[in-house]
Amino acid sequence: MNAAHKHKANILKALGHPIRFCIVEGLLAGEQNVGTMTHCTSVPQPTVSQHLNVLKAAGILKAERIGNEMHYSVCSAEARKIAAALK
Amino acid sequence: MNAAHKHKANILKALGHPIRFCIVEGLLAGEQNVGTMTHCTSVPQPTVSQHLNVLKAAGILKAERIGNEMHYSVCSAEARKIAAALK
DNA sequence: ATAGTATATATTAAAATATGAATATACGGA
DNA sequence: TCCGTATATTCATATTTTAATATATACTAT
Repeated sequence: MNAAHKHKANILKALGHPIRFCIVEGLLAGEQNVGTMTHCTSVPQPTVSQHLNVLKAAGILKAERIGNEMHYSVCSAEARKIAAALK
Repeated sequence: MNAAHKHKANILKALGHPIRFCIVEGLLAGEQNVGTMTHCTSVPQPTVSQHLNVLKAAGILKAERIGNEMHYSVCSAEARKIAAALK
């Protein structure tokens, strides 16, 4: 059980929550702002924000502010591969 | 966020722990008995057993007793794909 | 029957995570 | 500057996970 294991497990753990996995799939399909995710996941906006933070902390997402909105995107190749593997 | 999401998230969650991920990688590489896993992960045997239970409950492993030993193997195609994606 | 090896279960304490409500901040436009 | 919209943060609490220890079970060989 080395550092590589821990890194991979961290990514899996971050993705291992229904709301977060849903968010990532949505982002890979093109959605980008928090309002849309809130609808799509049907949880309150603050909850979405918290899960976005978890994903960001795990290095899976990056955020960019564009005017009033935040645009999130998946920046982890590993996360992309995992999502693809589960298609 | 539908049932499919929840199912996939469950598998990811089960794999999202360093010890469990290590166990699954080891099994995919050929190891099969608990003693070996205990060495490889360097945690006490009861801890390994508990993690094996989590993986079994998630439908990732199946167990078969052969004489004195238990032989575990990965029975989830999804888990195999995820591990392959992280190679 | 007994001893030894392999694995599982139970219990519990500590740590991590999730949930929900309330509030705060950032930005664009009137 | 003030308002409305979009998003983030804070905080308290509930729940879940994790790890450790001790103990129990299953099987083999003697």
